[in-house]
Amino acid sequence: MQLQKLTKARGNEEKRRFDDACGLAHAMELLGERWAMLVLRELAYGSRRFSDLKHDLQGISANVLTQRLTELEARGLVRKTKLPPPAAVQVYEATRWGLEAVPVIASLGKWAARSPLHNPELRMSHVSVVMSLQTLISAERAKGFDARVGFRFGDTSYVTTVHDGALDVERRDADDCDVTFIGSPSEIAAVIHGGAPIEMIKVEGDLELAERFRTLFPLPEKVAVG
Amino acid sequence: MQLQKLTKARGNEEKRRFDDACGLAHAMELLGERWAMLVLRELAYGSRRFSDLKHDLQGISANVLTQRLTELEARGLVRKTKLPPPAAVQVYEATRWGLEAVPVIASLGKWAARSPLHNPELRMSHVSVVMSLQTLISAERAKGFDARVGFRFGDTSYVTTVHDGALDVERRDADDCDVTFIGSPSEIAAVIHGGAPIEMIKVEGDLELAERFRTLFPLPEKVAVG
DNA sequence: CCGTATCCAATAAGATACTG
DNA sequence: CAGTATCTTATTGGATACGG
Repeated sequence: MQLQKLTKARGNEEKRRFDDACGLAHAMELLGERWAMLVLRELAYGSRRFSDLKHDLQGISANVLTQRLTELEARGLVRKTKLPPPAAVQVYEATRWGLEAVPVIASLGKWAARSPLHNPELRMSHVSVVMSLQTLISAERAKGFDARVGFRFGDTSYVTTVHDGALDVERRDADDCDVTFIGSPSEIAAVIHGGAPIEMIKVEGDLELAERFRTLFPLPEKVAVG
Repeated sequence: MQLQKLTKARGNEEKRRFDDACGLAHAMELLGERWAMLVLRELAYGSRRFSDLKHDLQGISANVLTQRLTELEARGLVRKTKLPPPAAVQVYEATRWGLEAVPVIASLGKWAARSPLHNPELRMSHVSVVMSLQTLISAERAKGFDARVGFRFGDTSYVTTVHDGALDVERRDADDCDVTFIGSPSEIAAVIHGGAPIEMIKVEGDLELAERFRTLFPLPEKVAVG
């Protein structure tokens, strides 16, 4: 009771804390605000500029994005840097430690995708599509599969490398791939995860490889209602 | 623009969605509200009643707890049940699927504990102490260690079993243990994680075993500022 | 174009008192 | 004990205007 008074007296400096030494409570102080984990997700494969983030996190407003980035920076998860000239634009990137949270939040996503309430029809950012591949790849099915698979989403491309049952991701031009998927994130997700006909998207390169590639990502089973 | 209007028109039925097919976004819809993950954490080792939760989640208000439990129930993570007679009290328990999120949020806690901003001096619930042991145990250090270690926090006890480098937890009377730690959650955490003198707490049983036990849980390294 | 700052309305959270 | 009801405060999101 006195504590609450104190907190209030301190103004909005140390406002809403959990006052709990549990790591999870601290995680919520670091990443618990609305949008925070999604911002971090967007930085998983390299730095991005403000307008990219604003565009890909459809629905976030500029002021909220500014606030999340500022907080994440103050907490050591994100760094604000300038790209080297001649670009010299300002970008945000995840710190090494911030990046270490990415596999954990990806697992959270994998867990949540099993919810009966989950609607995979909604739009996705390209980062989430690529991350879903990295998260859902079946080591068993991908055993012996060795290939470089590219993705072109408008003007952003990714190169993924399947090797040793895992999938590695880089954001860069996909011009040296065995096969490249071209389409919107939702279309590509529908083809790979939803079993939609592959003709829905454009595929450049080894079409047979593309067909095999898209069997490597079994969707986790939905949970029963009870 | 039309979407926002629509959402508003629908009233408070489908208010603040991320409208993102990404699993992580859905995870935030399931567990993203303040306190939600901590409520789930409290249910990790078995059912609890409203007042237990309210007591252990120090700082939560009754109406917020009610709301979180109602939401978690509607989303399939939590179930409201009645204990069999003669107790016949109402309790909340995590569903099987809800429990599957626990290791993930525990990893999130492990990650967050490395933050320079983390303050381990604050109070902890008994669940968080026991969960920290389960999360931080070093398989390497615990190799060959086989013991049943009890914890008594006031009137709540846990029995942990170290076997094959892992730690199993049950919430029940700790009367059949090789050694039992007795104290407050913070004191026990200080002794096991903080290297505080073991005399700070009470230990019943094999004291030498207790000394070895507390070396099994190396704290993850703090991150550097940059 | 890349943000930041400010203002406003709608929600969510918190404190407290109260009921079955 | 297990919540509701009510009131106050804090946070959110959207719009818009502003600075580099």
